[in-house]
Amino acid sequence: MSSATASGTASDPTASVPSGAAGPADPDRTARSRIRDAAITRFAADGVAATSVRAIAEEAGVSPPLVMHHFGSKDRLRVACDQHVAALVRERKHEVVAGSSGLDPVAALRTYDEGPPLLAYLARTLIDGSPHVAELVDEMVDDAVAYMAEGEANGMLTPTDDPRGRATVLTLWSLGALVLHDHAQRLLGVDLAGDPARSMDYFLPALDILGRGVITPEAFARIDEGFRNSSDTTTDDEGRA
Amino acid sequence: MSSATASGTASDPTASVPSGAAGPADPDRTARSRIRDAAITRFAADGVAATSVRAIAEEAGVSPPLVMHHFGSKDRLRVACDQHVAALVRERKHEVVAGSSGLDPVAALRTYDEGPPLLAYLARTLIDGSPHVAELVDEMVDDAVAYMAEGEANGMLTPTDDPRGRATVLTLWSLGALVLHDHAQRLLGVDLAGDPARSMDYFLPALDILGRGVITPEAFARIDEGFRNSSDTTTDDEGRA
DNA sequence: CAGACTGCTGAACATGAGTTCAGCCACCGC
DNA sequence: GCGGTGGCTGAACTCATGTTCAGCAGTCTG
Repeated sequence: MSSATASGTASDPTASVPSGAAGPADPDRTARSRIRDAAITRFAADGVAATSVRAIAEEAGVSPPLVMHHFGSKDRLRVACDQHVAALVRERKHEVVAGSSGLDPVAALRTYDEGPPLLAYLARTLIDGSPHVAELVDEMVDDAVAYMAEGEANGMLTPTDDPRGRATVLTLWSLGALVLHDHAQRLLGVDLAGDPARSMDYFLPALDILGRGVITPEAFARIDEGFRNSSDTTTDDEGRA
Repeated sequence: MSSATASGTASDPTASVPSGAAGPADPDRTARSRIRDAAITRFAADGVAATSVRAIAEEAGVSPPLVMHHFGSKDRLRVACDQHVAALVRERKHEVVAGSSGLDPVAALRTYDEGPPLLAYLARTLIDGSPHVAELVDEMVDDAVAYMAEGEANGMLTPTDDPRGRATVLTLWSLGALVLHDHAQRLLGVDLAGDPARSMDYFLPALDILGRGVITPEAFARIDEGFRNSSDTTTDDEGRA
């Protein structure tokens, strides 16, 4: 148990067996991995608090006590899910390296089709404070900073006074849209946690915003000046983006 | 009970009594409103599923059965909270009219200091699918479309092919950042669900992105062309923002 | 074949959940 | 004073949850 802390691929033989497109109840996979993936699926769909151990056991096709046998408690199972998802995300990240641009920190994960719903799990657990997921977000910001610095050097991205601030806000926006994928589905008909090919109605406006800007240069200069002035005093009624 | 269905301001005398900065346990307010505000506070802090009726009753300084007496069930209490928050949000929205720009659909709510934590409640319930909150999001998008059309006419905002798409994505980003306010706190030290004056490290990069753009015109033209070509075929490896 | 060990289960336990019920208490019209 | 009424509570009920325990089938070791 303590040997599969970070990777989940090399040391733990039950971790990520890519045996084709194996469903959660595939009897060929070990019960432990089926339970873990079932938990990820249910946590992603209903949230951690609203998911019972019995529901996870049923989804995995095992008995509830087996869940305890393998993971000790629901809370430790949740930690195992966090760690497994974090490991898979890092794995994906390293595979894609820096193929596409770094403006969408979730891009690398969208290529993940088989296996547990990574993006939906992230979207859920981003908001009920797991330290492992928070760590993952920090890494995504770091990656975005690095990618964008590269893009800036390549002349693809505009320079900025505050590269880390810009990368952080863009990461928050991208993850935030992912978290709100239900609303994105309703409003735009896209599936941000699923097939990226069916998310063009999100990506095209996003590209438009990031590429052509939203505020005209004249208005921006005016607002920016007001902002910087109000940030010196204690006035807070001035400019608000 | 049936008289306070939608508004909570005009018909229900216990709804929004602005009696100074009244805490949740202020004995001067009616038990019903104290219970409702206590529920909003606890739902905002811990989520709906993880909050017990007993915890709400304790926060409101009443007994658990009184919660049932006034609201019938936990689920109906949650609906009442949704409706009350939606009513307060609409109230705030109409007060501020269109004073500041429409780029931040949450701006009008940030001025709300006293009373239950509206923004934190929204941040929580945005992700566990309440129809009332979804309706509210739809209205925010509509408002953003209207505000931005006005800004476009005034020459403050750049024109775009897809005004609704742009407004929708910006709304999703703004709300998404709000939902991730814990991460924004950790990464930027800002409090997006609280005092806007202490959120400059978020607003300034956001303004920079929206004002000056992120992608250089040349790179944007290249990516945009690749995007539009790939949207015709079934290729999905081409462009990804 | 005996024994032990692993993977796993059915039944049960304890706790906390949402909810119900009978009844208290202050107030109000008569 | 007095019956009634509405706001409110203590205690209890029912149910689902996380968890435990004794024991099953199969397999490996000797």
